[in-house]
Amino acid sequence: MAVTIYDVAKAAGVGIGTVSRVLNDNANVSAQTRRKVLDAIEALGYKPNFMARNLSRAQLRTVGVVLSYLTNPFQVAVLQGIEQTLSQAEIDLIIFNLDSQDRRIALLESLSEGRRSDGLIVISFSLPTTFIERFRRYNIPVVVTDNQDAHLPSVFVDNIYGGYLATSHLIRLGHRRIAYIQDHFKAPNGPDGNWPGLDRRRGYTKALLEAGIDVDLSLIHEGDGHSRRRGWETASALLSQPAPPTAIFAASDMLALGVMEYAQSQAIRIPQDLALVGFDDIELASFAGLTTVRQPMHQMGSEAARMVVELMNGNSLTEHYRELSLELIVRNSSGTPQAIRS
Amino acid sequence: MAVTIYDVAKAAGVGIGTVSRVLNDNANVSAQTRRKVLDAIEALGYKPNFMARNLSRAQLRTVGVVLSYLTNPFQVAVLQGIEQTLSQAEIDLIIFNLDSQDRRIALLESLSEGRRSDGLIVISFSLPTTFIERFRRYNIPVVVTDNQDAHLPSVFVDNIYGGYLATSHLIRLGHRRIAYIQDHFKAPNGPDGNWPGLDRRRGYTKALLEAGIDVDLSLIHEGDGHSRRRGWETASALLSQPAPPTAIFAASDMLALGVMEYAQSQAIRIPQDLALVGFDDIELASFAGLTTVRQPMHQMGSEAARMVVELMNGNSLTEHYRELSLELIVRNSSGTPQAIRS
DNA sequence: CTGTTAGCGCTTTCAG
DNA sequence: CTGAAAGCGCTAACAG
Repeated sequence: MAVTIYDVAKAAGVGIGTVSRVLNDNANVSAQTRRKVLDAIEALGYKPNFMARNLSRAQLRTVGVVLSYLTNPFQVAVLQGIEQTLSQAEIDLIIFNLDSQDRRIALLESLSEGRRSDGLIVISFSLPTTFIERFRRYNIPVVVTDNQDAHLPSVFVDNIYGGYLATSHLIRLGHRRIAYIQDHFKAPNGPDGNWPGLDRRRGYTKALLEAGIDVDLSLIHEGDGHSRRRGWETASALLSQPAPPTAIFAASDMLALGVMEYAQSQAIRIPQDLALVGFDDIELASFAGLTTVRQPMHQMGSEAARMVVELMNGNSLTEHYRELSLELIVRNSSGTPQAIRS
Repeated sequence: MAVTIYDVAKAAGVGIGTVSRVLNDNANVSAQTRRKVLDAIEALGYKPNFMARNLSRAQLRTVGVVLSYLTNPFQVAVLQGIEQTLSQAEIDLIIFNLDSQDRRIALLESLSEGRRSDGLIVISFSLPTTFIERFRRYNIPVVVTDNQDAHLPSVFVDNIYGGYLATSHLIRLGHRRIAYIQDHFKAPNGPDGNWPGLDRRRGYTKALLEAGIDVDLSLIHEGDGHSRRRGWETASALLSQPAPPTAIFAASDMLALGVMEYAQSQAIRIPQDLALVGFDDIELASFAGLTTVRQPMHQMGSEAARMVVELMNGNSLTEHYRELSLELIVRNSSGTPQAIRS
């Protein structure tokens, strides 16, 4: 068996309480005793046992990240931000992937029971109220990103403004027939669908109306499926309509990339024949020379992480909601190398 | 306080041992008793406590994934594969990111102590022998992916063959001045550099020699840095040489994408003016219409996961090394929509 | 300042 | 088949 705190205590000629104290930098230990203990630890090669420590402390120093698609660049970027600030705080990150719809409830179920992590960060997802309640009861903090939840601390952007930004850019360019396309419409963002997407659409509508352009429902496509493929399909449908759009605002870069592929396959030039604006600014947007609305994905993650950590430490939040800002990135379709971010 | 096994035992009128047995599907419980216990559990809303269970069992049902870049699509793809098979086995996945070189040792240090996970999967990385030794002593299995380690179970591909595949494709196309470029040369793949990269270069050399083409060292560029940017820079350097290559084999798709960007900025057409082959087949390769050598990234992850789980269960491996196969994917530079994988 | 004593909640012998 | 009891290794009062 491994060496335990008892072995150390015996070797150092002290009680286990004292050993525990030096382990946890408790002030009340004389320098001399501390030395002895430290020496014994060193000599025996003692390593504290995480599990025993966890049980005693009733916490794990672990936060779970619940995400719906590990394949989604946006979510991975947010994850990066989370990882970074969590590792600084010496907190472990455990991933809960919700790929299949049916596993969702089961996972949430098992997360709310048994305390598998001390805190939770949910990406692009909206928690059923029963679970919010349950997490609260078990006293495990949850913060939401990419979605402003009425009951949970959230980190988000102003998606209405984002949609407005993208659309008015297109309008400024002279377009009047502008399509709006969106994916992941119903799933996995909870029963009410993709809220950020709905907001982007609101911003889109707002921009159109302000410019005196009527909203043409035949130019709005919302549906589910693999983003890139959907982008391709939607572009195909849209552009073979009797009155096709001259510009498309895609609610995600992946969707926009799919549109670009379709355009390319049809020798439709972007932006000459078809203007296009995406959303997110994933790394490949700059490769593709895609004009897009940049979300501070990394920052969304780190802010969320900061918030759960605060909450886990028993502190209350200075701000329940954290809104981050959006930025329109205009590119010409030949991605300039200067656009590469390191 | 939360409801414990004692409460259940009392409510069901049995001993805690019996409750534990039904919790763990131990056979030796009468159907009747089981029912009573189950009912009590239901009635009280009892949820077993993970930490206590862990302490008793002396294991966490958790595997850690050590990776060097959460920003690297290849590594994320492997991670997806891992996540998938792990979640099927109901094992939690915790991420250890090694972004900064200096944190590497510290992390390994803390991983080998204290048992923060029951098993480890290392992606694109080679463990210092001292740590291999340590993990062995603590009896925590480690499996390596994207690298064949002399001392650890590994999942990998034949990178020499991969390099050969890519290069001979280019030769078949009539090219004789073929460059080889590679990134992440020294870091983070251990003190000996990027082994997969070295092997790809060997395959490259082999193909050239077989075709009777001399190896021109001025056409081989290896270095470190952000892949896309490096691809751009290297292409720039290579193509402004007195005797530029007519084809480039890039050891990763990201690098190749950087090359494409440079080419585009200079109005160099691919493949007409410059042939290009990448490596990995990340999702965006099909978008870019990039010919590449496909690695079964997802499978690499799932195989590795399967292996650690085996090991964690105390079983020995039927095969210490698992070699997966490579495939050349030829594309024309206008990525056809059919190439989109779902 | 420091040793001792209770647990943390569960699994696992060990007797019946 | 089942109850009782003994820890798992550590933290956290509690007396000195």
